[in-house]
Amino acid sequence: MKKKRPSLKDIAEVLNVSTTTVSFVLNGKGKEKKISDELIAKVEAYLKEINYKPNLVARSLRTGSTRILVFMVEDISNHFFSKVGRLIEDISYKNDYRVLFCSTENDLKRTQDLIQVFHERQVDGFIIVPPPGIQEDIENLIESEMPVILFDRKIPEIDCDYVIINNFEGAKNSTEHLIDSGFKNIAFITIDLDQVQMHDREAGYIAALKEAGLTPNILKLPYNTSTVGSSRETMKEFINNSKDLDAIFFATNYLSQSGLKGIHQIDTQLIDKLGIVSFDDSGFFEMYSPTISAFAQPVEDMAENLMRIMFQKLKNKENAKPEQLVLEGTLVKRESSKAKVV
Amino acid sequence: MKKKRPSLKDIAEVLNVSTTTVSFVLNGKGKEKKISDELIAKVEAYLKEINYKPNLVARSLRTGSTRILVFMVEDISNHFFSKVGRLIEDISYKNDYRVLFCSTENDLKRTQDLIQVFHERQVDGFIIVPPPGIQEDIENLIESEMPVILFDRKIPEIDCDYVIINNFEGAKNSTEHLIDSGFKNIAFITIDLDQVQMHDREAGYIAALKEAGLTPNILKLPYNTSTVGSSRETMKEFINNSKDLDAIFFATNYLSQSGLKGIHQIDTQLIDKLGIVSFDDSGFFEMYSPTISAFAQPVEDMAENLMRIMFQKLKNKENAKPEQLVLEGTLVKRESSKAKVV
DNA sequence: GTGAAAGCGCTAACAG
DNA sequence: CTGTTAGCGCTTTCAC
Repeated sequence: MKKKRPSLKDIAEVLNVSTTTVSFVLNGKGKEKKISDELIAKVEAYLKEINYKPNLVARSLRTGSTRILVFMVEDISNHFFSKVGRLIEDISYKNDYRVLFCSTENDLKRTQDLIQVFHERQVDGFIIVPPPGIQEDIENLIESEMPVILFDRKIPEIDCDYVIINNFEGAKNSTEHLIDSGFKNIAFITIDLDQVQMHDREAGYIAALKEAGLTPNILKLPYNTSTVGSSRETMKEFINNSKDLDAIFFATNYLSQSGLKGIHQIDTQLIDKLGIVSFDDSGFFEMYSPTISAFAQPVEDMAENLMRIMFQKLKNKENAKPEQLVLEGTLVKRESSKAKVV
Repeated sequence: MKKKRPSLKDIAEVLNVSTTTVSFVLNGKGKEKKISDELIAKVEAYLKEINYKPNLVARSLRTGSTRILVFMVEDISNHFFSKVGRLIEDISYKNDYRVLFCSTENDLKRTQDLIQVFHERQVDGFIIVPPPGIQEDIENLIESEMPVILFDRKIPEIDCDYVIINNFEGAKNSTEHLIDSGFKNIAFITIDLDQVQMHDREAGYIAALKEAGLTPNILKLPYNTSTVGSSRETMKEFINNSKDLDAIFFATNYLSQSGLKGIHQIDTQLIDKLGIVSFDDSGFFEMYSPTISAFAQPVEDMAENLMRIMFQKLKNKENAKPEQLVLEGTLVKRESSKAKVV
């Protein structure tokens, strides 16, 4: 970056041709622009020889496109998001786009900062898991004709593209599965966040219990990364105080993970007496003992649709009617939700 | 990005001043350049009014600096790497740098591609966990005066900055801890990769056993992400065939995770009979039942040193003598390595 | 105190 | 078929 890298102009001088010619060859437009085969060969040979790397910053300034997409999720180390992220990255690669990942931590300020930074850097599109309060920034982004797709959750007030799953159905199915396994006192542990997907999961849980004539038992934990420890304490208290509790349905995979740790701390044997299902799968669940049942989101499906919509928006900048996809997930039944032999 | 965002020039026109003036105000150089207070105020007011966002691509082209750093690790979803990544990101933020994360998957081709992409995009520096075979590309990078720091492992042939830990000592301590807990038949499960840090861990394990008069029992798994399942089968076979085996020391946290799953599949009770220590900590280990002991790398220490060296290199582009840091880790003793009551 | 203008490296319309 | 040239939006030197 210091030892001045050769520029197109330098190359043109050395080869005694114009920068145009070099540029065309570089971009594979030689044939199209009817540059003679030998000239093409000569230029290509030289480019290879000096291992020329075009300055993409300059190119971007000129073309207005960076071929960079941003995938902005709550926490990229979460199994669900990182899985979708990897799939998206692969599809993008094949289409010559790069993907930048980042974690919002569901924090408004941080997300606004990230959006601004990437917007200023002229990225070509955003896939965002929106934190609460981000509505206006998203609207501004769309306003400025930036391709934006919401993911995992929508913002009801904005009429834009999104890909989410049917949270209500998923939660209902999961709860019904526990009921079918014979559990009677099924608790729901969730996060106290005013977000649609959380409300839907709760509603699904309640609906299933109602239909079966059972009573809901809900614990809402405050959302705050800094108090993971204290929310585990709350969970432990809750579990201890819920007499006759025989099963728990966790609203997210990180709650399950924290909850499992709490359960283990209460009593090493407790886990074998409880029915467990988690919303969202996790690599961890397959490894745990017992293996943990989970309602898995259709990650491939989501990634494919996300990218299909994105490429479409990238092509037709004109705002087509927003695509709003609600996909279905799958309940992965593992050991933790099997009927207990009494 | 389409509805042409206002440029410096547009603003200058509207305000009837020159672009220079606007630029100076924008960059806080108003005072320094002796622009009148009222003009500064006027420009600032307008900038705020239209919520002006400078085009950073253009700025980068001009300044040659993007204020972007790249953190390139084997797998960003690995607890160790993501933890260091987060710390680095925080430090960078405070110094007005952004960090891009990416996973090499230890794949040479992929890493070369990533290095090229980011180099072309004029990032300001690299922190890299080098995959095998990348030596030449790293040399080229350094050659072109790009700040580069190796992390987690070094490349013996290159005399450059790096921050690693004492793998030999860590492995030796971990093994000794198992010996102290009374285990006699301690196996070492590792990856068959020709990398210094793996050799060192193996050597540490062997040294500890030798000193205690015990016999090494080593399983080397092929490195290949696509065969996670089959390597677990290999582990299971190995565990079944190692008669009298009473403890396992895993060379990395992902091996431990896969191994734990295998152990659980062999026999639900087996885990309680085995002593386990893992090299590298993982969030998972605290949650597992039993909790898993691990040799934890000093993540804060690493992040701080990494960034200290990076900022130093960013300032003095002239190649100072490379800093080569070997830090010490800590053994976190949990349930899995406690002496078994017989 | 402020402005004009050069130029970062690249692309692409337009000439020839 | 190939070259000339005008910017993309910004920073910064130099002049007024």
